[in-house]
Formats: sequence, C-alpha cells, structure tokens
Amino acid sequence: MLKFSKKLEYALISIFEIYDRNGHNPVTTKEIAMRYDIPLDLLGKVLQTLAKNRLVTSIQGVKGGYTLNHPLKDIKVLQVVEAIEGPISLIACQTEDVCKCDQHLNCNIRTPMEMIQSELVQFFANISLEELRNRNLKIQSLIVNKV
Amino acid sequence: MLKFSKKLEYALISIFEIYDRNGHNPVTTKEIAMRYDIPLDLLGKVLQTLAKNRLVTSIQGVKGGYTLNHPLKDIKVLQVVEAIEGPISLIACQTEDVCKCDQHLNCNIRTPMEMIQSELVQFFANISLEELRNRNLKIQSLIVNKV
DNA sequence: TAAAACACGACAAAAATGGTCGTATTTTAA
DNA sequence: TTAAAATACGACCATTTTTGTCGTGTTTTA
Repeated sequence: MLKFSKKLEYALISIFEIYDRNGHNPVTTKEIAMRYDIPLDLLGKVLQTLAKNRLVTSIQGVKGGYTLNHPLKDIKVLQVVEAIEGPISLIACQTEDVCKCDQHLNCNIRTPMEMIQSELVQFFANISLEELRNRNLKIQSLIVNKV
Repeated sequence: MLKFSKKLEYALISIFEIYDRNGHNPVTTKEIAMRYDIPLDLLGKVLQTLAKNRLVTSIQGVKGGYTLNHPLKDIKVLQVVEAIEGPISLIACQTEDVCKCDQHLNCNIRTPMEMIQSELVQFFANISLEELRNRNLKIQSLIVNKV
C-alpha cells in the first residue's frame, strides 16, 4: 500500500514541533519522544538523519538538542521524504542505468514509469511544509464556516 | 522508500500488453508471464484482482484469458493503484475516523497529511495510461532531437 | 567529574511483500 | 464424455523491509 513510513511521520512531527518552539532552546529527542509517544532510540536516529541532511542542526552535550535550519516555507516535502527514505524510486529500474529486473528484455512500462516518477518528484518538490499547514488552515476554516 | 509494489508493476505491464494485442483473442496469464518473466501464480492473482475491479474481463476455460474493458485513455493510474494496493493512505490515521496511533493525543501532522494525501490522489486520478505513454513518446522524441 | 544529551553500529522483532502449492471450476474440442 | 487448458482462490511459506532495541562511545555543561 502506497504510504509514508513511520520514520517519515516522526520526521514531520519533529520538524513541526521544533518549529513551534523556535527562538527558544534546542528541543531534545526525549521531549519530542515523550510528547508524541515515539520510541526514543528510533526518533534519535530519525533526527540524526535529518541533521545529516542539513534540515536540522544538532547540538551535543547537556542543554543540547536540535534546532531548525530553515523556516517552514523553505522546507519542501520532497526534502524530508528524500532525507528519510532516500530518492523516490517507484520501480527498481529507476535507480539504475541498466534495468536488472527480470522483465528488462521486454519491459513495456519503464519509460511510462519514468514519466510518472518525475512528475511525482515535482509534485513533492512544489509543496513546502508551510503550505501544508496553510492550506490545512484554509480547509479547516471552510469546514468551520459550513457548520 | 516510496515505491510501487511488484504487483502493481505486473498489473501495468499486463494492461499494456493486453492493450497492445486488442481486437484479437484473449491474452492468457501464461503468455504474459512467459513474455515478461513474471511468476505465473502471482500474475494470476494480479489479473484476478484486476478482473474483480472491472479493469479487465476474465474468460474461463480453454481459449480463455483476459481482455481489456476500457481504452487506455479511460484507465487512470489511480484505478490501477487502488485496485492492486487498496486506497492510498499515506499515514494510518487517514483510513480511520478516529486516529488510533500512539500520537493521536497530540498529533500535529494529521491534517497536513490529509492535505497532501488528497492532492496525491488527485495527481494519480488525473493521469491516464494513455497519457503516460504519450508524454513518454514526446520526451523520447525530444531526446532523439537533441542527439 | 557526573549527568545529560547526541552518534552510531549491530541486532531482533514485526509487518509487508513476494512467491508457491493444491485443489476446484469452467470451457473447448476431439 | 472426457482430457486439456485455462481461470479462481485459499492456505501457506520465504524474503525483504520496516520498526524498534541495545550497548557503547562522544560531547558538553554545571
């Protein structure tokens, strides 16, 4: 089933949470883990991965934690997805120059899949985390107005 | 890693293959399996699933096989995805009325994820299999022209 | 120098996916 | 009418991926 991984969920939760406290002290893994009921060690790795990909900055030692590197508007969904899950690759062929799957001799879907993949990448590249929230707010207000 | 399943690949390969022979006799599972080197039994199930979802028609008995129900332009990527993988559900919350995940009390991503999910569904709903092929051809010709 | 925090590799458990097998049913044609 | 070719389908197993855990080390502050 086409879905986001738990790690990606944890990453997004963390980024929003760190953002919502910004200007203050670094946020620790423990704080996020407790607040959102996320396994501590796993969350640690997620945040380390985000740090390696320059989405957050890690600060070691007592009083350490993580801070956000960019405002939400400058973080695209694609960046988070690729940081956590690696490059989007709808079918195996697409990470390789030469397709090594069993169908390679006669494959009739490789180029169509390349099409849809590149559009999907564009799709995620065009949505910032800020937009995710704003559009969300718009929809919420619509619902509120309706009631 | 965000990717399509093998089953979905097999489904797309099959639909294109059946299409490419249309007007002729039904195409058998065996023919497709041999041509594309796909495990026979697995492909059988994929085609049965497509049949249940009315994308293909199954014809039993000797001289049986599968035929396409619609021209490629009337088959949307979304239909194939949902037939094979079930409804798109980027995070667990989204198939349930009430989120049962560990984060439900404080979840800060549910509505943003609902946003991106509904846009993703639209994305897949707007691409027909014919378009996949046509856009592909355009790109190929561009490449050819470039060389 | 102890405590709090990140870093990271190795590993284990759980879930999803991919694939196999056996058996039943349907249909054609000899 | 019966054998063969084909789909239908549930049960099961194997493999891979994902999720989670553990142990140990490093960094920083008080």
